[in-house]
Amino acid sequence: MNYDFKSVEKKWQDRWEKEKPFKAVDFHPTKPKFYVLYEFYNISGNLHMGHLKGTVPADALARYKRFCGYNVLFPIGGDAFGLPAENAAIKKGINPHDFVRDGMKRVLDQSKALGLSFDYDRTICTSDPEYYHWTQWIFLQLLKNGKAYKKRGFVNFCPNCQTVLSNEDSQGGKCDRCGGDVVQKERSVWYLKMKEYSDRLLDNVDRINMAENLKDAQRNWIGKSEGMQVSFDLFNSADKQVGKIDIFTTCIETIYGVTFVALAPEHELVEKLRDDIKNFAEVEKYREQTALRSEFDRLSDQKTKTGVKLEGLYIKNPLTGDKVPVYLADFVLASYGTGAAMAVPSHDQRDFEFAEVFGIPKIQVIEGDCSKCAVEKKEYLEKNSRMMNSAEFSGMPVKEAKKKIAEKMIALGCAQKKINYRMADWSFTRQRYWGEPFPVVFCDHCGVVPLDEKDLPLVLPETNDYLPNVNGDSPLSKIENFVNCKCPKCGRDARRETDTMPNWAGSSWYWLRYCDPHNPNVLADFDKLKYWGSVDVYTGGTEHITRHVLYAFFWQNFLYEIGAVPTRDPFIRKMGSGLILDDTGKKMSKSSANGVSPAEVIEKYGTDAARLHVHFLGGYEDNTPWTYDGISGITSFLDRVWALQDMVKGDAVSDEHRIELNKLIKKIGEDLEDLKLNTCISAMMIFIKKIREDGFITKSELHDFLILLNPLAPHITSEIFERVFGRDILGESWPKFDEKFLMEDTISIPVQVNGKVKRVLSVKRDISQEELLDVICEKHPEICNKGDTLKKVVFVPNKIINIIK
RNA sequence: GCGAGUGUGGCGGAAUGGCAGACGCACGGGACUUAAAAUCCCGAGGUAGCAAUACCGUGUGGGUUCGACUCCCACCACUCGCACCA
Repeated sequence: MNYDFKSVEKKWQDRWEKEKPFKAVDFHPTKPKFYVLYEFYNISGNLHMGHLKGTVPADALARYKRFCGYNVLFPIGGDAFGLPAENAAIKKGINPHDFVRDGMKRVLDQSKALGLSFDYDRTICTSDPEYYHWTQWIFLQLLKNGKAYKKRGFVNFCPNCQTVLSNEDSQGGKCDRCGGDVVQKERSVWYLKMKEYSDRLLDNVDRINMAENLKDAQRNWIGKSEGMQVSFDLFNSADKQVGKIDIFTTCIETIYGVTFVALAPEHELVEKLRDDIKNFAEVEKYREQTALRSEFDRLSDQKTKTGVKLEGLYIKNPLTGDKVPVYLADFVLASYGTGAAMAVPSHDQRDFEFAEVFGIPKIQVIEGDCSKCAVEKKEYLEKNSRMMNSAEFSGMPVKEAKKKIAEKMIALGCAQKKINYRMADWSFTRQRYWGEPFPVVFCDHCGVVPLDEKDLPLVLPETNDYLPNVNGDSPLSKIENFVNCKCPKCGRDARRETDTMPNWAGSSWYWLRYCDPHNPNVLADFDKLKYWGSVDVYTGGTEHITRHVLYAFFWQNFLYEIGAVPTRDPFIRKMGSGLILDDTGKKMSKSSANGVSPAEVIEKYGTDAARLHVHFLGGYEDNTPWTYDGISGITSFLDRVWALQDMVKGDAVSDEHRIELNKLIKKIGEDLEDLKLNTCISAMMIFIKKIREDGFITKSELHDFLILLNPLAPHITSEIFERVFGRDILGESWPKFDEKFLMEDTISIPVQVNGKVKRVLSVKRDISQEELLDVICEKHPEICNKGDTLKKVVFVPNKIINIIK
């Protein structure tokens, strides 16, 4: 009887839909909880085979843990607000509301067709008012606790998407969403004080169980750097002190070599001191030019440094008293440190290049050859070179001088120890329609006024005029009955904030909502949050993992500190899955139109085959090229599994299979914990091969085998189980293995001579070295004979023997 | 430039100090069939040999070890992340 996957898979999917056996139970009286999370679906397209890389292992783990007696929470939802969905909707000419509603239904149907055992009753969607009610609530708490602020300044702006972007969204000077060049624009935008959380985020990174390379990427992103903050007195041409310039440096040892100070073009002092800057017109022109240049341009011609001298201003080196000129230079970033840097051309390559262009003198203060390029800190610290031209520090090894100079400057009161972070505050504003409205109004009398919590959610008004605005304001600014409102505090006329939140907002707390997804009164019931606790295993792609996980840490830390949630850590273990690549080696994705649809594979080969095939292609973390090649190996494996029904003989576990079965139970359990599905499948194929050689399987063996395979191939195993045992496999428990049946009585042991394998002997387990040598002498005199003098014998019991002659 | 990772048959990949190439695909041979498909069985890293077997073999070169795909050092290639971060 052939296996008809179509009718079998449909039957079980219908039953699961109707009977909901995968519902997670709040406060289960006996079972311990286990929380498996797969990342949000991005509602901008269909699922493709790449999605199976993350969903199927998570599903297998959830099913496995249920058999092990856990009360498993395995939910799903959609990330629907934000640029990806909005741009996709615009491209198709569909209103985002309709686009997202249809998209959500589509991915859920596709999930069910993949046999994914989500608790669909807990499904959430970030653009539903009942969900973003609580995104807005969290923003209000951030605002009330001083963690959100609005500030005017130069920000990343994408002219193509007509919106402000965060640093994270504009890496390398390119817009993360459209790939276009990002420019600097002056705007008033919302920021979240993420920088303040840097050290807490580093602690989170240390605690989470995650691949080291991903952790490194996060530490790198936070970019903790220890150094000194130095205050330089600033003078005008009349030698009158007009202010101070604070700079951050990690190389205080080069202070005697400072020949200029460089400010970021956006530095606030320029505006403040316009009367003292003699070439202000020229300076102003430079600032305009740099703002218009995209960041990509600025990065691409790193070789030719640009800048402008601030004529009429100078600073004094606090140790030497030397007058030092001040420049604006766009290699100095406004967002890092103080937006100003002391420049030492002899010992910093960027300063060197800038000095070459502007004819600025160089003072060498550490030994080495600085004639062609700078001798930088990596080199001089490694060699611990000696100081020069540095007053009393000359001749001192640089490491010692670094300490001594710091002490002296601290004593003089012109410097202090300082820790800096690369990570900036999170720019939390987009000028687009499709996002969470800010629950905030601007009142001429009261200033920024948060909405009352009882007035949440502030619903995003429906409109057909949702395209990005050419003037860079949000489309919401055109909806008058939304913009105009009364101040909640004084009742006078006020205006609403018309920017919306970035798409990262909704995904920065969603795992919490799954614990209590429909609660209208709080973001989630505290006791339920306590019950489900941290996510035990979180799967998904690695594409935006650095940012997403840091945002998640940030929000959960904040919520924990205000007492809204009971745990500081959102996730215990995060496992990043690899990609499925197309035949040109590119990532399979919804945007590049190279996605192979799961429906196509399911139609031809069935869901179970699709699930197995994707994971037989390669390991969980590996990028694997998509191919149909080899899928016949999977389908014939499933056919052989189906055929087991006709091979049942006897009840108890047979002596022939006892060891294989015990080994298999151990192997599958261990591999599932680590999501190593490829080796699971291979082990099961080997087991089936053994069964077929012997020509029978007992009822008890079939029982256990079907449970082992069920997490990966849930449909076929459910069907066979029901046919043979007359009940639902979901009620069974994970089989146990017995340590004493893991080893055969007879083992094969390689015999090496001088480290090379010469023979493989079949001997009884736990054989001693002497006994084994006797066997070798008797059976293989060409290897050694009794009485031979052997230089050395290395014997590892039950593993190997190596005879050194 | 900085950081991390990867490199194994014709292909996807196993093995993390102890028989390299498990498992699967493709390939070759055979059985069944009028025939084909499907199914089943057998073979297979390379070189030499009828064979037993020998030698070579996990990017390259060195090292540690009785023993190295595995650990260490250097180099090459590719991939990813960050990138004027003071």
